[in-house]
Amino acid sequence: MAIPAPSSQREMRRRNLSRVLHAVAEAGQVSRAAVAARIGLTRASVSTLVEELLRAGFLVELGPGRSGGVGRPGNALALTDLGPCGLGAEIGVDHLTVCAVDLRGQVRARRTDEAPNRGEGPAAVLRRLGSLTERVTDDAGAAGLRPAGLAVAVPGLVTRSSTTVVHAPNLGWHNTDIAEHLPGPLRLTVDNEANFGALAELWQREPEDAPADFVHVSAEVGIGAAVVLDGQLLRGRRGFAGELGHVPVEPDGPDCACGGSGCLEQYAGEAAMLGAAGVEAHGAGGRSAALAELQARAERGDTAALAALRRAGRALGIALAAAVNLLDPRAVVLGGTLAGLAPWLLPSLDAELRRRTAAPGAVPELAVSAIGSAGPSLGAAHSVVRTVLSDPLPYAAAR
Amino acid sequence: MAIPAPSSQREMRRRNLSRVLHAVAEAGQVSRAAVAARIGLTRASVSTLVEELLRAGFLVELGPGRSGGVGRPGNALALTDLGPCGLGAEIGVDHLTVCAVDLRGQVRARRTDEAPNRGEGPAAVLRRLGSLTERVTDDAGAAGLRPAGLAVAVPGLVTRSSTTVVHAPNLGWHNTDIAEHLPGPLRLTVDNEANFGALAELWQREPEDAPADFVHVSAEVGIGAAVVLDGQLLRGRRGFAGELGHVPVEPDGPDCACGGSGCLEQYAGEAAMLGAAGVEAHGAGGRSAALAELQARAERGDTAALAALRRAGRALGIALAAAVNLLDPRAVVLGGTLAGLAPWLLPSLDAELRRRTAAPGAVPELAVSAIGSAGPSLGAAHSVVRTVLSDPLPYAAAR
DNA sequence: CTAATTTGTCAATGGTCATGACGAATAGGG
DNA sequence: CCCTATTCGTCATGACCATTGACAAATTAG
Repeated sequence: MAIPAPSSQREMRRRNLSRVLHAVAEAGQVSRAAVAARIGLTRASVSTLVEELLRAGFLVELGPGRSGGVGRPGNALALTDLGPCGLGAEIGVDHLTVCAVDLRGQVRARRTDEAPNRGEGPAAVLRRLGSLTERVTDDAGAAGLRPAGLAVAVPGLVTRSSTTVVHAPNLGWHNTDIAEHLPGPLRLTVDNEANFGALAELWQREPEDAPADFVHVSAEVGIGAAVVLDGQLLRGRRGFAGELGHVPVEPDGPDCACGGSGCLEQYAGEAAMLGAAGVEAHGAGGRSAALAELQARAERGDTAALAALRRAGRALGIALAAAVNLLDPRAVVLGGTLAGLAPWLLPSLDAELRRRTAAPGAVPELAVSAIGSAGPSLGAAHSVVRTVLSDPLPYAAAR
Repeated sequence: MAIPAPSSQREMRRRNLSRVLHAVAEAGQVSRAAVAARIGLTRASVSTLVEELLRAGFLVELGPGRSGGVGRPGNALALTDLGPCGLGAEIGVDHLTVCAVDLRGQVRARRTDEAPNRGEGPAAVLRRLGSLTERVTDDAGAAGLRPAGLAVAVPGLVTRSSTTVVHAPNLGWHNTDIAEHLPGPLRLTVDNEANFGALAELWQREPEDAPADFVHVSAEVGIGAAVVLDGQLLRGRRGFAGELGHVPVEPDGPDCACGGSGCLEQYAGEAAMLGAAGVEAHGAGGRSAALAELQARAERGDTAALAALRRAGRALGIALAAAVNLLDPRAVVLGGTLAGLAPWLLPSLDAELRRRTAAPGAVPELAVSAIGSAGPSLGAAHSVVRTVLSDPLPYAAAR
């Protein structure tokens, strides 16, 4: 039986502070009275909560604001654009990215380091990541921001609530503890890039309406997915949830490195698509050049490319049908490199998914991510912001 | 951004009352001091909470109890076995069951009505269910119990948080609102039988350790599944999650009524298994007789039966591999009619699932449910008990 | 029998939100 | 221009609830 969260007086206060912050974050600018109506406390209570948050430097007062209707206009509150910020990093196969996002969700600093990380070994890569992080910290500092934590997105499996990368085949890392190689005072979080990418998507979609739930497919070298249900990321027992790439598509299909056969990656993985289309995978420019070439050929109407993409779309549709039947999400979002190929993938994907969805009317909306390649690092940085908003006091400026 | 639950003082009190009840429910018998240690409040606070729960008739004092160590022995508390109880009903294809479960989780009354419900129409079936419910209510009343609500398990899709059955092919019901045909003062809940069956499983497993997460496969006429993650039932956007029966197993396999092809039900569904084994499905005795015959033949070593079960197990392994790769559950539990057939299903199921699980070390434990056919009604009744324990005051005896 | 330990309760305390009233700031109408 | 209605923010007051610290009761160990 699920035991409700601890409920002392201090807890109540903490939660209410957090609720005020979240309400302001969602609305952008709101008066105290509007916050009170939003979260169900009285104006008086909200006043004292806001005062504490102003003093601690999380909120700023923008002065008497909009004069929408009759009555005294409210004093608009907003999250500060100074003070705490979240740092998000992405370790890609051929790049490092670090960005800083303020409490308002704005990207305030960002640096990238293009270099092959494959097989470089964790120590060297993380040393470079460390210095990149320092530079971004300096940039953020110049803008008046102070990092509250660092979240790192990794293309591999990460044990739930730890900083250890269990298995990252595309980097050649195994059981690597990031914290060990990345010293510093920052609170460190590590998770799969697909998970952080989905969080970025969630963060973009959310203002609209109810808690989002969707399956976010984020293909890079492998095919990952992240499942968001009721606004919560589904992690699984060990943190290994979302391995869409190894959902069986044709049980007797080609063997896969995972030990299975006919996994989705054998049809819609980068290597599989390039191979079926006849694009040289290891030409000049590496992965991104090969993918660009595939896209170009599809645009030209190249038969082999179109067939390869149709086949990949069909496989994606079958694997996603499994996910949709199991999870009943509201939407399926294509991200990562699949976003650019979506025009050619979608027809067969959609047809296959539609006819295999069992429950009547449960066919999810099919969407293509607009975030682009920055998703994981943005989502990572935002996840830090989120933890600050969920329990602000420990991050108050030292005074 | 997920907004934390409301947090007024009344809410805090409600949550703490609930936390005390849950602590007592888990421990069976505990002293106030042990409860305080368990839930992190002071002994004094727990004392006043317990006093309120005693007065409201949810707890009873058993008198000075165990003398384990030095010090004054605690005064043991336990949930009452009088007062509120939960009613759980199951509408099966060929039976109706209603049971009453007290706060301690004991089944205190139970009645079954064997009769074909297929195609009978909701009005007639629910009239019989109503009178069965009344008889069980009387039984419970004779034992000093007072129903706090009724939960109904249905073999079909139920819209999330409503009482409407969208689609129950095996009953022939479509868009049927149970509340309309089942009048009465009882608080009514309706959900899929697979979901309630999984809750029964959860309830049995839970005392042991951390919040369970598992996939519970519960085959009756169709193959349903329920996913429990972190002790929470996963319902999906519309409440249609868990349609394991229509996960694609062989994309080019036989057509399925759902519109897809090669769905799991075409291999491991009741009709498919009986057909492949050459058992006459519509002989005397109906479904259960046919299944018993299949099991008997398997026990005798009948080649066709063994092959059919091996094939079904392989298909289950493939479909469950999809679920496991997506969800990373701790365990997979076979329930419903599959439990009896498990000895012959498991070898191929296990092999297939094991080799197709991508994440290293993420192969879930494979278990067979021991609850038997009463699962859904038990889970339903328990779900009512759970809501009482989660917010007891509205269910206090009128005084 | 005494000391140590644990339990349950009591009275006092402090923190937190709710209530109701009031001044401040605005729009609309005479 | 003034008056009223309306809304906002704050203040004093009150109610509620967990916490604190102390103490009596009940048991074991010595």
